[in-house]
Amino acid sequence: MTSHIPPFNQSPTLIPKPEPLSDSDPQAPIPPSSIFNFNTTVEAPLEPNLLCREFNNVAETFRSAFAQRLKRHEDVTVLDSLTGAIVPVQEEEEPVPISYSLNDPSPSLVTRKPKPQERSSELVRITDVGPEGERQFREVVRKTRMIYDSLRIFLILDEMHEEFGMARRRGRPDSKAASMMKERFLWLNRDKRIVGSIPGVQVGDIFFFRLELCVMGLHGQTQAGIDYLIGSRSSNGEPIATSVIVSGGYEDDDDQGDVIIYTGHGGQDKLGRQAEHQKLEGGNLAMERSMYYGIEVRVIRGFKYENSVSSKVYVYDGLFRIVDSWFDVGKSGFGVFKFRLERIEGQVEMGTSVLKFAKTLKTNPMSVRPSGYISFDISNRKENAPVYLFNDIDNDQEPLYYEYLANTSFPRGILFQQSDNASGCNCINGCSSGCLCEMKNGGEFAYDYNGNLIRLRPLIHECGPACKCPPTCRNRVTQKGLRSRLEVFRSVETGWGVRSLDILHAGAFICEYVGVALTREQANILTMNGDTLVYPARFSSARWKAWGDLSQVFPDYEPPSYPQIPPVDFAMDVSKMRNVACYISHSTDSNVIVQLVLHDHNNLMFPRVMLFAAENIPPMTELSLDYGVSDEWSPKLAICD
DNA sequence: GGACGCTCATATAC
DNA sequence: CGTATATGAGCGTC
Repeated sequence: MTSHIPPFNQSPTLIPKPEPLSDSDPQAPIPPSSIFNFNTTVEAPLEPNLLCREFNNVAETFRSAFAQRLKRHEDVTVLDSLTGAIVPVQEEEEPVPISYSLNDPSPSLVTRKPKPQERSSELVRITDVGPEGERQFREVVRKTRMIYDSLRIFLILDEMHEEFGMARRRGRPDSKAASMMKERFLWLNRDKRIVGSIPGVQVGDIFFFRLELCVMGLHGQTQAGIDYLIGSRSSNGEPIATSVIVSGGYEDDDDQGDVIIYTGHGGQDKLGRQAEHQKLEGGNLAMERSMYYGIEVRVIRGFKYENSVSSKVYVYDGLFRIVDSWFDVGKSGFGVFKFRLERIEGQVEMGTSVLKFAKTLKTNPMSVRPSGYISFDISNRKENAPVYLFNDIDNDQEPLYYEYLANTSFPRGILFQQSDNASGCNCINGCSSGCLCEMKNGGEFAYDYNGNLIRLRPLIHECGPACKCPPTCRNRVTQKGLRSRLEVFRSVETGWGVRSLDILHAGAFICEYVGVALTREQANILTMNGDTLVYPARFSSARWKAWGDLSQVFPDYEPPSYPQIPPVDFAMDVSKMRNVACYISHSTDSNVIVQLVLHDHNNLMFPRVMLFAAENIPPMTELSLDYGVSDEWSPKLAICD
């Protein structure tokens, strides 16, 4: 039993309907007259035609209304005579960010609390950023996510530290991190309301908290499912929806992937049960108006995922169009608004589809990929988790021909040269602040309580055989081996590659880079025979040096200083024995980083080479490592010169 | 501008 | 383990 939404209380003839958007090209070329040039925070040395951050207005409606705004306010003027671009004049006073101190992250001591940065009402669509622009926006997004996560983890550790003795309620580090960043003006896209995709955020990107979506500008509501620009601040007085979260909060939702029947909000009681009729107001009205104007919405899906960080992840699934809306009787018997969302074509596969696919691959791989498997575990049970070998493009089976080595083997005799095995901790209940092993790590453990790397450092000393702490000690991570399901696969672009079937949270341990370690002298001899050697010293993690740097949040932040270690001067022979890491592709834009770790011996000259996720990596995304070789030189291994 | 209410969060207790 | 409850942040509304 359905009935149509009553006509909107305004004459449609006064509202010019925008050109219908093409399905194949959701971001049609911008007419020059509609190019707006805004000041943004991104300093981008782009090519001239890409230089201006070009935002085109959403529709004819808003374009004309913008002119009215010009008259109403005097903070906008046409400045650029060449392009006719409209450039907003800077705010009269630059707001002063709140000051935090590392020792007291609470803002209570701050005398003057600046007013929070208001949400803009400027509705724009950002188009034609170009590959170089996209790369730079991506970098900004990546950096911001890094700060958010580092700050969140810092707050957790800080709280743990304080909690000794007193049973204080745990706060919400996810929300605390977000508000601190907001006060420091570190939220992205606050100076505009973006319709369509957010520059630097890609379909398939995974987030762990609702507030993280707020920080990115993907979705500004902390709980509400529909985000929209309110009518009173919109240029034509009508609300416009910009994004929705599909998270299973309404029983009348029907999520079929590319088509979603989305329920409007309202009418629920405190327990989330539908107890009243919904009304055509707020987000519901905005959805209806977005449908009328053909304006696309971003869709973010909540996805149940057993995870050490949270029990749920949020996946950006791309742009959808609202094609229908009606008033319906829900399962509860109360009236609800429903919106039919259809995914705009021409976008990459949805992140949630990939998540579901990867999940099936872990439990029932043949059901979704009946052919192509060469092995269901090339490690032959030497790893904790099976390592798949998959090739559906040619007959190459190369990885089968190497003996699988789960850990690097070091030359006999070198391991105990500096042996003073007495140096272990006595933490029978697991290491905690102030213990010997924390001291060995420069007074700060390298991992958080989920076993994620907090920041890069020259060397990590994990607890070892001489320590009395249990295997669950937070200072034992890489020694416990694989934590995620990996797959070696064949691709046209990169040859052999590696991907994970699990989500890899930034800082998650992936695997050791394994080979037969050789001293410099041994390596020199072998090289003459033309063997393939990997030099750990060449691996580059330069791009991730700033990881964990909170100086933008705490002005007095100083990166911790760690004792220097002698340069790594050994090679690894992977010509006969190797592990999964050997198949990771090279990229200067890598998503995997190298961290040296000691755990089973203490010879500083021969640390183990451990690989960690440098950022949140969705399942099925190819892993890459910067081998420190030039780009045109494509082979994966750094061969000795 | 400020108080209030609403919301497809989140953590914890039972 | 699901469910109930407590504590919320941000934003829209009035």
